Amino acid sequence: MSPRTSTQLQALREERSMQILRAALKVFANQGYNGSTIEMIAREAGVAKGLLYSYFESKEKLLESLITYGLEKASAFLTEPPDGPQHTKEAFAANLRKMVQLFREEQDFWRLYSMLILQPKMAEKFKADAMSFLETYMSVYGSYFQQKQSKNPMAEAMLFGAVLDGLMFDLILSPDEYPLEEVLDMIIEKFA
Amino acid sequence: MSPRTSTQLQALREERSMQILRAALKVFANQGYNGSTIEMIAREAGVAKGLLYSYFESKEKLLESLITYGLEKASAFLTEPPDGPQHTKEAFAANLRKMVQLFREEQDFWRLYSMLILQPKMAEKFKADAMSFLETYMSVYGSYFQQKQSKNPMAEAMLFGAVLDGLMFDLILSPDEYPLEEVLDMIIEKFA
Amino acid sequence: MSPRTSTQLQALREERSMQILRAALKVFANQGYNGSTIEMIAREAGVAKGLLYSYFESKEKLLESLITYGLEKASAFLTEPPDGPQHTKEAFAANLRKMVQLFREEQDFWRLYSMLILQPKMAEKFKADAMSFLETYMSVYGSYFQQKQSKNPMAEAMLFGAVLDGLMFDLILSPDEYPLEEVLDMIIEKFA
Amino acid sequence: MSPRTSTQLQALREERSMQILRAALKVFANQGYNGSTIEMIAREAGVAKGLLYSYFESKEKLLESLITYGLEKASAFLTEPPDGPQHTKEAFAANLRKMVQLFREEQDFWRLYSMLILQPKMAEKFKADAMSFLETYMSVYGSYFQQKQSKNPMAEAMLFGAVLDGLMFDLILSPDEYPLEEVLDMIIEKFA
DNA sequence: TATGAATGAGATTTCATTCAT
DNA sequence: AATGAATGAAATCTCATTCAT
Repeated sequence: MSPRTSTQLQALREERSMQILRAALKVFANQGYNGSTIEMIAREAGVAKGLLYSYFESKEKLLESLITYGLEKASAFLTEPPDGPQHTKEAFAANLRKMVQLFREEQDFWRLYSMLILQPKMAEKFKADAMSFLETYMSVYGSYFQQKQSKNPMAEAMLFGAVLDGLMFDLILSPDEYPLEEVLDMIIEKFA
Repeated sequence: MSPRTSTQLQALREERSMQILRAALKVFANQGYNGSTIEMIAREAGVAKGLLYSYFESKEKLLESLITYGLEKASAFLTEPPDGPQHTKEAFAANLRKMVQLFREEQDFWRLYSMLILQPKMAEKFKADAMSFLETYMSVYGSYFQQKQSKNPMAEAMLFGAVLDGLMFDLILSPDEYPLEEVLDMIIEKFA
Repeated sequence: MSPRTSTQLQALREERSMQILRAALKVFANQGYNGSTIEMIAREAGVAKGLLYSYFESKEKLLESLITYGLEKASAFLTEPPDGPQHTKEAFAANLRKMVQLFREEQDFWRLYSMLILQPKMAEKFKADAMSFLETYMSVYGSYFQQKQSKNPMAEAMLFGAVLDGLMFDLILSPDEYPLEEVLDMIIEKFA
Repeated sequence: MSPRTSTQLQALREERSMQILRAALKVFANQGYNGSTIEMIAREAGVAKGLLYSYFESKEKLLESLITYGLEKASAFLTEPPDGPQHTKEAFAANLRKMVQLFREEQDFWRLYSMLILQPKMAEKFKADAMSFLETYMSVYGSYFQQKQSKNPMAEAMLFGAVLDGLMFDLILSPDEYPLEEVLDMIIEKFA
């Protein structure tokens, strides 16, 4: 057999790396960072313990990569240019559903992320990434409430943020029974 | 000297027990359950490691006691009979502020509780207590939305729940800068 | 009330001391020395942990007292002057039964003693006491086999010692079902 | 370099496992189960503490493995088919010497085993293994005494068992000075 | 690159002993 | 004398990380 080209090797590394990240996300989200062991992650990824260390320096760095990667992906998702006119009720509704979809596709990530930022010690590590994501989020959503004749656009924007966070939280706790559609309609009715 | 009476002893144990629970709450809330050590808790409580085991069977049981105690306290708080007429805008506002006060007084507890229920493995342990608290919460808030001429009382109640959860979440993340009063007014405007 | 006389106090101490020794024997015999805790012994004796230390310097000293006391009692039992003529078959049988009775009355003690001398580290502690007891035992039994026309009195004495030890061992293991009488008859038939 | 093959791995684990069992036997036999520490065993085996837990779940399970393994080995030894005719005086003598050899080769094991079955709590754990060994032992020795014109074959068998147990006990206590040959001759004279 | 045995620091837990009451 | 809360050294056990193969 001919030796693999460096491009093939690169692709292989990339794939293995993702495999490990996926496994780590699943395990961290279910057991918490400190409750997870390298052993669990390796088993979930279907590789040997030692191999993790050829892809990630340490358990801590693995977590950091995971969060950075997840937030970047989410930012990219958020900043995909929307099609059609903005600032209409329809655009608001479409954006809202997009947010929910973003969350549903990456539930484990958001669960893990929520757990982490609730711990001051952990939160610190991700302050930079979190701030950067928050800015994206704000630039996407902030302007909307400035267009409406709200008595207090700033407060309404904060409240809407709380609605999204609370919705996410409640969806994590009961993903199956939650009456999502009806609640979304109610949000649109109250905020759009 | 003569030994302490059993009354003295009981009071001593009660006091120590609370002292340890307070310390554990602080440490668990800041480091997470798995990131906390018995050593940290003992140091925070100002007692020797070994003493914790004379009051609580294990680290795990200590956590369980903490959560059970906290939820019971919160339930008691919620069910204190309100004064004045109910189902008015004013009563709604008063209740809302009471909820926020409850949360602010026990921020560490709610932070810890939130972290825990995000982890399936942990959540299971507290299912019974959590359900019992949820029922109290629902019986207090559920009826309100049945009185209003809401198109969908059920969805509105769920949404209001998400608002409370999201507000709590955001208050944990930035307790000092949060424009709480303005957001509360906005909530009252939209939901009362 | 008049203060207790020093004689009364003395008697009280004596009684308490015995109470603790009895408890310690029971616990040590059932859990082994290292598997027993001061707490267990105190509970069994019906007194507080701290009190043990006003009667015995340490757990180790308590064990030593126990063994010394037990061996002394056994020596005293052995050297009680037998009534009637010695060196007859009947005397042999009587002595044998007396040995068995001695053992049965203090089963826990012999169980503990056996456990201890099987461990070199423990055995050392009791070497002096054990030797002293062995001498008593030998002086009582040694002469018997010198009277009989045994090919090898010394070996027969050793073998008889093994019989007694093995009998004790087997009686510990199945105290209820053991066909003691039949085995004793067999011993008498073979050795008397 | 390439990783070890699973055959190599298995051999390695087998070897290490035996190494740890040997070390554990030595330490347990000398200090007693509760008087032994994992540290002592690891040091004796020449490996790190943590490694023991990769081979045995817990200290307790290590003990259980040790006993099970030892009794199985002894059973195998006992049931090796004897050569030559049975039920003769010579066969009896040969068997007796075989028993003694079995014991001498595994003195530490029998010392440990004796210590353990004297403690009810420990004995329970090994009841199954102990019974199974006892049956083997009985099937090997039981038949002998049914052949002889003994007044009471059952009692004689029990007594012979006690002789073996007592001999073992006494050999543990003074392995070097014991006049084994003379005592064995005496046993053969009395029982064969 | 890939494996999993091996390490040892550090976590949880136990318990003999002390001591204030 | 008697109590049992409190201590802390030492035990058991865990797990991130290293390393020989």
